[in-house]
Amino acid sequence: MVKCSEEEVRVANVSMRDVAALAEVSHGTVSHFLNHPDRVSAKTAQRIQRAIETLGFVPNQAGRQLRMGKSATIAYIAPDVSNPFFATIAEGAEERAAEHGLSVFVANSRRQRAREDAYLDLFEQHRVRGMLVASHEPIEDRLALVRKRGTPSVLMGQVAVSEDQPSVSIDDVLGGRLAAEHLLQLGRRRIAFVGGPLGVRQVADRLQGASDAIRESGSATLEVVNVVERTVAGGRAVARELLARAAAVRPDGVFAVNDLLGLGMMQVLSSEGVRVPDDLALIGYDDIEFAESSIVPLSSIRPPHEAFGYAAIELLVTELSGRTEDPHQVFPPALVPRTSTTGEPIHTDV
Amino acid sequence: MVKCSEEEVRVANVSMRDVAALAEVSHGTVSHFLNHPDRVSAKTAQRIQRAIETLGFVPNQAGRQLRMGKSATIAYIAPDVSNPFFATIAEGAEERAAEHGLSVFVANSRRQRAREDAYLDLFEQHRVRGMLVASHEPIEDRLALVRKRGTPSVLMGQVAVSEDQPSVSIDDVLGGRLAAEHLLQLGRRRIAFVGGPLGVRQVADRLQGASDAIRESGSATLEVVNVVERTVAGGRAVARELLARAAAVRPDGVFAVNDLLGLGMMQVLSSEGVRVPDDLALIGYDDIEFAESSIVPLSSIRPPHEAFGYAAIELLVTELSGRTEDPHQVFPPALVPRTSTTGEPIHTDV
DNA sequence: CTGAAAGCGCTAACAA
DNA sequence: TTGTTAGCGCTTTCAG
Repeated sequence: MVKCSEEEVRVANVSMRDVAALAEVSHGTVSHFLNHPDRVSAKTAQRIQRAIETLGFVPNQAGRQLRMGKSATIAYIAPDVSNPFFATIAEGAEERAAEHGLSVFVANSRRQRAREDAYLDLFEQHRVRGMLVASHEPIEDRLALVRKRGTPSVLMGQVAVSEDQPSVSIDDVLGGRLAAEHLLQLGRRRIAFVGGPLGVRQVADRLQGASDAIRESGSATLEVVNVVERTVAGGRAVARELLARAAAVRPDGVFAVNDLLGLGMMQVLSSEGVRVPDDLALIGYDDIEFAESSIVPLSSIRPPHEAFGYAAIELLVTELSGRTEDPHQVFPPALVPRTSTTGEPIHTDV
Repeated sequence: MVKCSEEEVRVANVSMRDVAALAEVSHGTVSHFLNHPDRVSAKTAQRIQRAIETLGFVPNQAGRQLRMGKSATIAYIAPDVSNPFFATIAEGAEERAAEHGLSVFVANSRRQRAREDAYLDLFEQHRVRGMLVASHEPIEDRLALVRKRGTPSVLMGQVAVSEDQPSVSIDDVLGGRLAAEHLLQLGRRRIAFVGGPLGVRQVADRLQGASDAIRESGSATLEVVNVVERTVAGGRAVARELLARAAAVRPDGVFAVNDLLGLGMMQVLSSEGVRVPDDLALIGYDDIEFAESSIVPLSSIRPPHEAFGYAAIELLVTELSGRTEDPHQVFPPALVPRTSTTGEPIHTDV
């Protein structure tokens, strides 16, 4: 594969055989040099090294993988890469994976089940070592199938039903409760839950927690404002709907199912003269980095971020190594009160 | 590789040969069925299809790639996945890549040159079809090497020096000028440029544009506040430094080299009672989604987002197909004035 | 310490 | 229409 002119020796598609030829050894020896350098004599090693450099040899993973049967890659399928929440998780996962000598490839499903499936296929075909799958869809059966064929995975963001399916998740029922109790404690009585679709597990759980808290209080009402897109734009749209109502029938406390929605609402409410939190207290969920720098700093429910990705990798590695611990890790979220509910200006002393 | 019990037929590592055996055809025929279905008779096709399903066969990309020499994957190496700017670019790239039947894997270099190199290696070893590389480092020589060995790339965010290296970039000098001129027009005279390191091309260009505009005005001064981390936390730190100064020697206009910095500054300034823009006008760069929902909506310089990723893929595909057009695309950024400079509340009528 | 050889799963040219 | 075959680049066992 090597065309050897005088000056220009580096050429595409250099294989171990080419290196071997130039170094005047067999290609098996080159492989030894690469994988067990100790089994090769110093001077042969040197010759091989020089040949590699001269030719610009880059080992072909496909060959290696084919021979070895497995790759050293982990796939992370996220519903929305532009949501900083998932990006931060990715960073935690990557870091831990690197410590295990594994690389992480990130794929963006854009919340579409079809794209999730496509990536699941793709990564399965690539024989990745394992997958981290953050999804808002019911995807466990699919993962069971993939697992049966040899690719393990960790479900992220929802507790798996099956014992065989490891998962890392947030206690979203608790999170919803924390948000609602916070609003109640501040004296809010007409509370709205903004989020949807309710078929999404995470959404349903948060609503349930909120709903429980409000029922127990006995003194407040919960309105559900269903929403299709849990994005900043979606939040703006909801706020406009609220503004179209007479002030008396607007909620005085809003729990947005994620920060993106909360931030979008905040934007429109503020620009239209609604005072947050005086007229309307607002709390989000996820505690993304930008919640704190919002028009009015946004109260939120904080799940672990980096730790979440970290834990997922740990679980995956555990599974890969055959050991088996508790496969369902559930993290408790924490309330982060800020101006958008408390009215108190915050001080950032970090 | 298939262990065939009565009930449990699906097993890991099913190859085309296993499928062929069960369907009682040769493995070549299975390959035909997969790649040229028309060349296979209806009933054989059916038998093969059934065998595939029974066994849960998933084709092994490593084998295919080894044979074909190339994969159908594009790599996108980004400096910071949690910066929504890069995430949005990724979405544009993905979309266009899908239209060409290509998949995109995203890797996060976390602004570390060592990690960039590691991923470059990794993807080269995987023989990806091409790479999109967004970097703040001088990386062109490295990409030239990679190209010479057969993997083309598109440099994103800085104009390539070499004719052979396609690039997609923003006119950052113009962007810097727009930001500074905007502050000047609003009557600001003690202007600070917050950003760094100056060795980073994008940073240097933005500073140059700002500096040019200010020199031309003849009536304002430009102070450079160097910064190591272009993050929200970095912005907070700078703001605290500014607050430590006597009010008279604080700048009255700040151009932050990206929105993350601007948002971090805004947070601290606001919480400490500095009025934006009355006491200090603030403009960022990148126009990320959260700029608009900031404490005070943040003015920014807007590069194209999705279009950027889209253009990069186009350029890459062009190169792959051997055609050659103008390899250096430079997009002009636009000023997006918001409350943080103009003082006017914004209305969101989208 | 080095070489020879087999085979991982796949595709495609060619033969039947 | 289907089967046979060679070989992509690599690792590893076994001999030398």
